Amino acid sequence: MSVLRLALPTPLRRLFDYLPPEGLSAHSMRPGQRLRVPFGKREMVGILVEVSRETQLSPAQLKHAIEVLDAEPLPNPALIKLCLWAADYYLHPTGEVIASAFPSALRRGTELPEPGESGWRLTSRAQGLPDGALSRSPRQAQAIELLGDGKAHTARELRDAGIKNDVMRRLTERGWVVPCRVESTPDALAATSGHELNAAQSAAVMAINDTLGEFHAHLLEGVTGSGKTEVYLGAIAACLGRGQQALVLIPEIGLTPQTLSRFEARFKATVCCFHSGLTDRQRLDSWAQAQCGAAAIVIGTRSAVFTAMPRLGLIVVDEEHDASYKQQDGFRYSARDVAVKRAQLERCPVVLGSATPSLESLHNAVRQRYRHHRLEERAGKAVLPELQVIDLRRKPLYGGLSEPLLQRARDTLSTGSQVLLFLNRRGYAPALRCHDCGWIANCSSCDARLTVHRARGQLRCHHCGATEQLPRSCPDCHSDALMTQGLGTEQAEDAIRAKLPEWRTLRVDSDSTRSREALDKILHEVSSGEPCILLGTQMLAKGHHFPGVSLVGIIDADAMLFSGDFRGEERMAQMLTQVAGRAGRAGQPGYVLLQSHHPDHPALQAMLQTSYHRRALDLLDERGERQLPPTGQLALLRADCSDAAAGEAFLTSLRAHLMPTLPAGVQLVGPLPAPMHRRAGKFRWHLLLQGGHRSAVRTASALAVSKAESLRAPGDCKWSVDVDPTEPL
DNA sequence: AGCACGCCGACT
DNA sequence: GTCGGCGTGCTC
Repeated sequence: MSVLRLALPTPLRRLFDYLPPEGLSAHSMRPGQRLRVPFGKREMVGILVEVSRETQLSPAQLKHAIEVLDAEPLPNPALIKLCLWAADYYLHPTGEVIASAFPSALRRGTELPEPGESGWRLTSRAQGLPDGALSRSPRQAQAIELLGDGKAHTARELRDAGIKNDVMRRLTERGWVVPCRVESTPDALAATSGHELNAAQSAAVMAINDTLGEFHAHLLEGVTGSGKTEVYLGAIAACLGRGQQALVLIPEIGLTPQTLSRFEARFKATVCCFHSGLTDRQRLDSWAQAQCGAAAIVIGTRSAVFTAMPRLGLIVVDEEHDASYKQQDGFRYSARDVAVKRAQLERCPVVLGSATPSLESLHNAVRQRYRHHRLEERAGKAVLPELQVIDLRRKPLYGGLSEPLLQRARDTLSTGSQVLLFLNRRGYAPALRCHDCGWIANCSSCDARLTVHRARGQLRCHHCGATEQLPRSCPDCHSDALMTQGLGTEQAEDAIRAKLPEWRTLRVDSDSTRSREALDKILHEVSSGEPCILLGTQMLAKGHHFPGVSLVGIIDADAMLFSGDFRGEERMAQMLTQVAGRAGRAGQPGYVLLQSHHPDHPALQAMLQTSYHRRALDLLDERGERQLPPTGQLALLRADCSDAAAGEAFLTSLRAHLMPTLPAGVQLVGPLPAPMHRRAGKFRWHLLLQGGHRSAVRTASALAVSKAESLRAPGDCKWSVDVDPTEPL
């Protein structure tokens, strides 16, 4: 008797067997179809993973599924395989992994929409509407007018014209319009030809295109401004030319609209974009477009790596070193690594692009598992900027800025260029202290200082989001001698305005650019080319192009110097190189000034004397000697509890259970308190599994997970695994 | 995770 | 006498 093996959205790490719905044969069903099933006292939507001849359960334990929801499987077999691989590799419940590959509406059991976007068209009743019939409701009249061309229009087009949903609802009630699907026009032929490629670019494009139709990983290492995007576009054009779809992953940044328009302008094809700003409905429509093959190109952040695409022919991971590809809660996967696995399962090439490749990818390139393409020439005549350190010791500072930096900024601005100042700390100051008694404003639920946000009159915790009123006097000794400590962008902005009043200062951080419009407005202003000072956090270092900038100042290079994590220097080198890359794009040479109290620090000196590439190779050697990733393998067991000692006790007991069967070559480290021991009211503990061989660490982690499951964790103690952790340890 | 069952305190 | 606290047990 055959049973259906389903993945259900529960945290239970197993699949569930069901009988087919009454009257249906199990063999008429295929993996990837959704079914509604009874589960305990409630109903759930599950995904069929396999039809199996055997089951461990007695017939009495098996229930019938209620109904089959899809005539055809939604994801193709390769995508189901990918989810099963990810569940196994990341030791995460299969049901939750598969659930993350579907938009929420489909998880709830909604029918897959017809291809196309949801939109509206006129009914025949509305055709003969007399002129002026709607003179009292101009919006409705406008909608009728717009639809009067006889074509259907998408809800998006109508919204762009300023017509809201309730207007359309009113018109529907009157029987003048009906909802319909608007077909997009998939035309996979390149609309506009790209720029002329230089030798290195065309060599890379040709090498990638040579591997279309088979699995190959390509590392595209191109200095900022070397035109990596043109290489992606060249490869995508060839992929679309073969009638296949392309998947492009980008980091979680605000540049989604720019990227989207660049792709849409180049290809006259349907481009679907997945980012956090979509409504559930838009997400569902886009997903359906990708799933049926109508979308030629899918662009999205991390989770888009699981988008169902029937004819996937190429995957691009842009800025592959970016930390946002790793999900840091729940299902802790790396979208970059999943992308490589997906390419392998789909038998297509994957391109990992970055100016500052992760050591993981560099390691694979060095070992020739990935093909390595380097673009060392910047487009146009641009040259890479020159780096210099400003020794801050004994120098007077004005809001964190030294006179040499201010002077260079003045010089640069007066020649008509723009200046970018980087400070990776938002708010006014990272701490508030009482000068009389020494009190410091701490977060009540984290081991962290509260950040002063003076403009809003608040103290805020950047770790749990707690806010409180900025006190006027010390809560302990009632003295009013409160003083801020340290420097944030808000304060730096004041100082710059005071010191360089002749020029515009534009601050870019997540506080000043709450809305998309605010950021767009600033970026638009910068693109005018007028001399101005751009001050901001890492938002500035990600993706945006500022051709008018010829001086970059790193206000606090020391902030990244003492991270304590083994990845600290890699991250610092990436960030500095990325920020530096914003300068000197348009023919004029750029300069980067790093302010530091430790100008002789080896990590800083290394940055000045060698390229990112050279430095990364050296760091890679060091990792090898210490059995750290990417040479060695890590997995982390976390325990988060409100009780201070419960997490440690749980991990200690887990460790004891694990020791007797621990594979050779795996070391257990801990339990140790996590770097920020208390966060959002929870005490966090780590048990680290480390080893030189992937398979041994994998075996040990799987063992640890099954022990953790059988060991009952006390009270509100939550445990989780993190395979290939990237957060500081 | 949900959602049950189950056995002990302050309320109409 | 009951409403409800959250301990622990199960879900094909």
